[in-house]
Amino acid sequence: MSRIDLSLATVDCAACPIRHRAVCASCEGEDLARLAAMKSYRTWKAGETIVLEGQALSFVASVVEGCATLTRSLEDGRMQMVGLLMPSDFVGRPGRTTAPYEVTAATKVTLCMFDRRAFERMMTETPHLAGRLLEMSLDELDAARDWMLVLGRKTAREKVATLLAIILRRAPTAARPLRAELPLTREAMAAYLGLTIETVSRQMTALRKDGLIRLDGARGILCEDLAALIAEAGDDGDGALLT
Amino acid sequence: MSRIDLSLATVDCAACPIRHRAVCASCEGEDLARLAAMKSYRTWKAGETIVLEGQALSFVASVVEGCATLTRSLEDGRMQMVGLLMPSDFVGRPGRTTAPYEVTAATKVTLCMFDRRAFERMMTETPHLAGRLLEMSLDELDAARDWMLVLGRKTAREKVATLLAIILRRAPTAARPLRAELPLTREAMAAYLGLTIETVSRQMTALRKDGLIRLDGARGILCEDLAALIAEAGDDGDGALLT
DNA sequence: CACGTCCATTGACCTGCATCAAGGCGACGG
DNA sequence: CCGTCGCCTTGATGCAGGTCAATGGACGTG
Repeated sequence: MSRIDLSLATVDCAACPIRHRAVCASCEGEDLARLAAMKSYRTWKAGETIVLEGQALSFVASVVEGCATLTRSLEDGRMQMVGLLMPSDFVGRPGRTTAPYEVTAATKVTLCMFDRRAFERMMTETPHLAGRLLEMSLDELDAARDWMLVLGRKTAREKVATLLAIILRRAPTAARPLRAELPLTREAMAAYLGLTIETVSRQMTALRKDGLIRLDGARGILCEDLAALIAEAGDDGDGALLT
Repeated sequence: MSRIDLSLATVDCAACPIRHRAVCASCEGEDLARLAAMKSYRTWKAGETIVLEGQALSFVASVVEGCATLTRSLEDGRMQMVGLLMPSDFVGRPGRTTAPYEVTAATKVTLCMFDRRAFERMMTETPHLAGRLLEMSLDELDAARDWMLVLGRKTAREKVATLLAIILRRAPTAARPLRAELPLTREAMAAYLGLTIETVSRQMTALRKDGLIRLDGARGILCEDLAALIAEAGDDGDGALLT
């Protein structure tokens, strides 16, 4: 999901510094100004649909705040999450007119949006922008492929441990115990992991009873020993968890 | 996996016309010549490893002939295929130095290779090349996300039907019955689908007994009614199968 | 021809997760 | 204060697919 080093996000644009770095890490003054000139903001409440599957998509955007999900569905309603967008992640596809999956707000979420056509025009005139987007797409591709391994081969316990570890790794402070607030409901976690709500819940309590995590309400999680949790995730030495 | 319309592959390069269209659909004379000047070929036998997981990757390439797989593994040996490369597909990642997954020849396979550094240099000088690679990456991303749905939510029967349908859709002739030679062993099919060999085998015979396919040896498959097979795959109206 | 290797098939059995069903708990409104 | 709604947890049960094991066919080799 094309995560950007937020420590770089020190750009001279008060409104959404993160986004500008994310879209165009090497943009200089004038390009940055042009990007800034054509942006607009919009906010959705948790649970609202941002784009329907198959719908025409007239904008590209990046997440300023909150958390959004990408999902695809089978005709009988079974649903799989295929992407999780966090602040600084990019939404939309230059050169594509329709959305191949549904975009939904997981929490209250704010996007910084650009008209797709205008953005594409700028891409042709600003060569390194395409290179930057390519890099971000490759990051997303890596993340998608890591998730294919999770979905295809991990047990329920490993799946849940994997997701918790990923979220805990982003914890705002490094002090032990690590603490994070889950941006996802059990339903969203299940959609992400290819499980049911019940199985997610059972594995959460199992991890708690085994002393690997503690729960603080339904959404707060605490972890004394992240390495132990990562060991439960069954990853090889190379996995996304360790990068 | 960035499939290219092969009907466009009428380019004035005798050795590997497909590849040039694939890498740079809009390249004109001079650019094409520069690409051609720095290429080299290499062939692997079925089963050989092309690149190890985590290994430095000094080239980018495209598949001229045959079939290669991308796989990722857990530490205990469980393995998941995360990509299947067919002729005209692109391998390698401009801007990345190491391979995040293992690349293996599924059949005898020939790659047309470029030194990665030289290719990257050319990218900076040939703006539309980055745009083209972005488009290909987005195709791969779509394919990966479709597979996440397959891995996370489909039953074994649906998974096998999905894979067979994808392969039959590429059948060289449209005459009924459709006929295709599987480029994959049962083991590779299982790796792709997140199943075991035995389950793949059982579902193949179940589909045969239900009259949806016929088998011709271990690798040949025949299908009178592709629509019926696609119905078994459980896809929504939007799926990759119907495009 | 006998033998070994590789790949696929089939059967018997078991287990991990889905399914179905019943509460629990906190937030919010009347 | 109570009722209700959304979200989560827990229990009981069943089955899809994994695991273990045996067999068979295709092919190459001594």
